[in-house]
Amino acid sequence: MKKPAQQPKQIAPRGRTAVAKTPTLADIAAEVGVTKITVSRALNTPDQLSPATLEKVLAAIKRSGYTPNLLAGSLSSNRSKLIVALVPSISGAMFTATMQNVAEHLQQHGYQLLIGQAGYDDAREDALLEAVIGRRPDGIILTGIVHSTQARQKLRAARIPVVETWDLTPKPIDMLVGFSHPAIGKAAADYLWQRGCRRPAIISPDDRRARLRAEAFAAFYAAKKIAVPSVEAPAPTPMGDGRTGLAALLHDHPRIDGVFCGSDNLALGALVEAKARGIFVPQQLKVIGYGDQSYGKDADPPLTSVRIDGAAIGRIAAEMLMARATGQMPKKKIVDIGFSISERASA
Amino acid sequence: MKKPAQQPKQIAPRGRTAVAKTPTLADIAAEVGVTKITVSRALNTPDQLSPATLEKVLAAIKRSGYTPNLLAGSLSSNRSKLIVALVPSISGAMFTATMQNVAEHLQQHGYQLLIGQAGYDDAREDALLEAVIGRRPDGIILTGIVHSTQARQKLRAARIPVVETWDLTPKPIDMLVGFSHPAIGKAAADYLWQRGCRRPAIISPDDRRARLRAEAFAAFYAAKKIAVPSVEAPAPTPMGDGRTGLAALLHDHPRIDGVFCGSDNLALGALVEAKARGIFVPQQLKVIGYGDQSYGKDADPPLTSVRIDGAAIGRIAAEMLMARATGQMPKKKIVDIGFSISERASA
DNA sequence: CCAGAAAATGTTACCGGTAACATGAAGGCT
DNA sequence: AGCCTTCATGTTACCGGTAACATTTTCTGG
Repeated sequence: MKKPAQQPKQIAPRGRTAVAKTPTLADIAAEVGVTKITVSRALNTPDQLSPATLEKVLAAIKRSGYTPNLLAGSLSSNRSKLIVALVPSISGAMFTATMQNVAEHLQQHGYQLLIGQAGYDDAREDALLEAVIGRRPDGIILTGIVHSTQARQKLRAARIPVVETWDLTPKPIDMLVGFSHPAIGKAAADYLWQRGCRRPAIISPDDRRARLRAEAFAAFYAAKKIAVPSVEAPAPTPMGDGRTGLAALLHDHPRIDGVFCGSDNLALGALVEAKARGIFVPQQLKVIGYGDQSYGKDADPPLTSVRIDGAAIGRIAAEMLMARATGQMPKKKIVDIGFSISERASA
Repeated sequence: MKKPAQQPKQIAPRGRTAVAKTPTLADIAAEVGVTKITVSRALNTPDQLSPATLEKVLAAIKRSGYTPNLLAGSLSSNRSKLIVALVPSISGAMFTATMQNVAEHLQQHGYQLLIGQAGYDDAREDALLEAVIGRRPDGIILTGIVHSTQARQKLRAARIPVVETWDLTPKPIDMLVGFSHPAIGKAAADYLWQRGCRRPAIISPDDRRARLRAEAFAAFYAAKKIAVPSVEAPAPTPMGDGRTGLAALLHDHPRIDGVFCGSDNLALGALVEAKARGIFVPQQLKVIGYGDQSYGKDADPPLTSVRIDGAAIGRIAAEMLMARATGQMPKKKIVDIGFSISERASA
């Protein structure tokens, strides 16, 4: 017999516990005839228990379908085994490799990754960040630099290890692994310049980091007294925007001989539009993308693109957090992983 | 009396609280000169407080950079305001629209969405699910049907509202919004049949739902005594796999006149390969994809594809969960949102 | 001016775990 | 046998919030 419900109507068990509850440590403990802490140990440090007790406890747990309440556990131990990553957009194929790598690394250490979608909008980012901090994860991975000073302050006050990624700043909140967007813009400009482009243009997403690249690109040419026309497309840029973007540019500047696209999607769209107009790439128009997505290789002509090692970003970010989790400081708090240009036929 | 010897090591405030802590409700309360509950109310039910008190409390909160510990709050109130969604892969552009919609709907109700990547592997899915249940979210959105009976039992035992999506089953764990994969396979087969395909083939991702579509497709033709050759590609299918897939099929079956592709990526790859070989689409070879991604429209020829209203799935799933959160039962626990075929030039 | 209701704030008791220390039993060694 | 370890388990006190009810203060109207 295990039901001690012989009491003469315990009177509504305190509203709080009105409906049938899910089992707790105490329930399991009572059933087996040990105390809560013993059940806790069965799950967390099983080799501290005698084999006999361990077996009985685990059996009871299995029987009941008990799932430990990690809210309670985390609250008490001040460790959540949870890492939260914030990305501007789930869709962005760019961050996929990063997240994949983070997840795999964390898993090996018994940590879990959950991902939040921040959007490219600052106000929403702040709100999301607040909610994330409130859940007291053991680490936060941010895509891009947090710009709101209030958010930065809260992150610091929370004393949660933070890795900012996919960008560079001399004063990160905590740790950082990224690369320089202006350097990319400059490198792309230099690349086109050396291949003879004298009338380039830009098609860019309207997010902050894409703008940094575009501005550096334009600055390179500005130093040579060449103005660079540009168009922007709203953030999750589909291929279609590349088509219309190039069409718009050609309308005002029919003689452009190169396009720096802020995403591979845009670049692919530009290729399609060029082909539709009978413009030869790369002879008449050079096209360079950003992201070096796998599908760029299958484009016609294959797309030249700026390559970022997103997987490396994920791996390093995860390593930094795991180092922190064991109380160490990572060797370097700021890592610039750089970039390269994958040269193919389109430029 | 307890220990007679009063140890003077009152210093070091109990290991647990060794390092500098982040502020808590109690800290704020003490600073302002009220009790914890008043501070709690300032944040949760501000109109219960007098304007003067409210102002003082909020000022103190702002000053300290305090962020409420939602672990504690959720534990106590038994509400987390958190919904967790599990997707097989972050990259899958398919689920993006769904997640986007879920996030937006939830946000309006003050709920937060976090996304976990389950992978296409059952064991990992179980482990992730356990960790998710442990955090006691107010709802769980699953992509696909959970197949492990143990996982199903734990989900039920946890009494957390669950929505399974992107698939159909007569006995969901709780709620469901999806569509029939076999019906899609059959419809695609019928579509090609009516357009004269008599020697079709299949290129399919190797995940469970894609297989359901492929099998139903083959079954349709089998009923007409036509065997359908097929190749599989590992789960996050890049375009390249569509190229090599079609190449492999053509090698063994040079006369195929149609391909049912399990993803738009695969279909695009097939188009590229066909073009490279000088095979005319759709005259010699009809190609139909699945997903109806936006970039299919810009392919050459534009891609015919099975369209799923992923946004609707997200919206309905979110509505179901929000209904549950307010104690109601949604009108229907099972919703079949169906599908359609976006007819374009490729088939 | 005061009873009674409404508004503002407080008290107490948890939520379900874990840290730290305490205790009892079993084993090793001289 | 006696004492010290080590192993297995228990006790106590929180972690940082919120529910439910209690109390005090302020506001009404007769």
